[in-house]
Amino acid sequence: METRELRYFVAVAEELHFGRAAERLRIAQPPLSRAIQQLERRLGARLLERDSRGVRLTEAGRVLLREGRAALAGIEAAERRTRRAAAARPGLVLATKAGASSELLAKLLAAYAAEPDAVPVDVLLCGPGEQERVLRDGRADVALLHRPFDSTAGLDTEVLAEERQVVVLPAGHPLSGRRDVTTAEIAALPDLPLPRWPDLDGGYPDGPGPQVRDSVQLMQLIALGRACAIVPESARTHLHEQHATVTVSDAPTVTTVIAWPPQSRSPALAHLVRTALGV
Amino acid sequence: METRELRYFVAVAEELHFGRAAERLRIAQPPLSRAIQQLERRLGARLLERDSRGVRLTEAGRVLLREGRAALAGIEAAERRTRRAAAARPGLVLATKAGASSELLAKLLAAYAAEPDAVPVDVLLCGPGEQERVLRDGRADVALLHRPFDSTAGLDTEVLAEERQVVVLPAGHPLSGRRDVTTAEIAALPDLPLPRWPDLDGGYPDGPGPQVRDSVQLMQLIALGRACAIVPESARTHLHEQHATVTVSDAPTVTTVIAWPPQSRSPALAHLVRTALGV
DNA sequence: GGCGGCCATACCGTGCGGGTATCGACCCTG
DNA sequence: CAGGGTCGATACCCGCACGGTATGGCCGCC
Repeated sequence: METRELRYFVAVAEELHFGRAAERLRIAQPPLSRAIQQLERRLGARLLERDSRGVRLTEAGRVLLREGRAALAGIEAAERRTRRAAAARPGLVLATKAGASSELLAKLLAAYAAEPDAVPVDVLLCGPGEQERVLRDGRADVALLHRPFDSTAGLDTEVLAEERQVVVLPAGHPLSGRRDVTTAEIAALPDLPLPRWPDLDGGYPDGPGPQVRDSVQLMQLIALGRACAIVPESARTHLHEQHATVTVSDAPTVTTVIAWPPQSRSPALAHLVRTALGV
Repeated sequence: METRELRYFVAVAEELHFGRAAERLRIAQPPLSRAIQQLERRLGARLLERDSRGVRLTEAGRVLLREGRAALAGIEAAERRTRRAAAARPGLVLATKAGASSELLAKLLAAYAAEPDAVPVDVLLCGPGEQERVLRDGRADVALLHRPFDSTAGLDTEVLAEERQVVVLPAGHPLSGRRDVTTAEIAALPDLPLPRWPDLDGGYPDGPGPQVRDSVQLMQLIALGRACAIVPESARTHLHEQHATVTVSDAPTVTTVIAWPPQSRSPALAHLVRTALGV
């Protein structure tokens, strides 16, 4: 199977429309139809059900869409990593969620930079859930992830830190004097709803709570008494005097891990991971 | 990057010889030279150092060899899984090491087969270290692995069982009456050396100890008083009265896990894993 | 110095990927 | 029910890129 065929199939499977897929691929529709037919013939499997009502995926098509996307990401990763290995300054790219674990990250970067024969490390700031993708497609070599929020499926990891979560409240809120609170108590504050974050596609889920796009917005809303938020306790460094924090007793602990794609253990990467474990 | 180019590069990188690689690919040598040059141009990276002394990999070439192999395996996996999903009887393929965890496996298969809407499960017996590969390239959907012997890097896993290891001795051996022994004591038995297993490429490592190819051979050698072996305690079911076993106190415990490629969680696979956790 | 091994270059044919035009099936809609 | 619109498939043509053969250039070796 050639990557061209796979790209074509993925485009059609995503659009469920030959014309639009062809446009996206910048080719005409007939060659696309032929390519898909040829792919189906070669695989000996029907991938798409076409009739007058449109195009639908068969079971085999769903499998190929899932597996094919992963395979294409693997190809792109190979390409990008090769380019980077050949670059004049072949450093490491570390992906991290914007704003999270900033203290740990700073310590890690400082410790690693102080090591003998450390390579330059670029930091790539990602939106939520984006890290796994940039790691898989070769834009990054290593990432800081936060379980249980980020999935570490298919990655090699080492645990760097564990921490409790705290609720961020407006300063002076009645609960702010407490030693700890429960998620049920937080949910029972109708005037301080938890915010809604955008999906991967940019839309917002339904429900109450203000829509926020970044943590600056969120912190402002909290200071204004319009929302509250549950965050790892290390995020306290971003707060100021208009905020109060209280430990949430029954929220899951957050584990910060350093993660990298399996079997891509270059010497520099191994060195960085070793340093991270010593911090 | 097209898979054709990648296959060509991997062939040259493995052979380190354009002529032999071309032969392996069943094309003439000049088109192969051209294809590699074109790939290097497109990547903007020198992959191979050619001079009169032969062909060597550059750093970028090493990266592309490693990543490219994985990417090609991903493509093949997508292809195989699609074919299987389209097959008349789309079942699951479970890979396991020949002879290991047979009891657990039997229970798992029975329990799953008894479930409502279970799909057929084929068992694929693998040599040591082979399971990870068949899982990656799509010949199997799920595998039973044994840590710390098998690597689970880049796979999703759930733990099914943990067990101690025992040493298998000829019946009547002086140590056979003991409650437990240490690895040091076993190593100090010069007339009962540990056997040598073949590498992935079929050769044997140097050293003392008889060469064995399967566990039947090994068990016979032990019964004859020519070897001993350290195995998980569940392997006791394969033994007969000519063998004795003693717990090895300082051998690592063996963890049997069920493993599958990440993000390939079909409903049937999820069902099988759920069943396995209940056994 | 001639020879052989090995990769690169030159040059040629052809098959395949892509383009345009058109068909055929189906669904609206007036 | 006729006519137009939508969408995928088919027919046909063209150009190029891939693969083949022949040969060159470089180097090491006998």
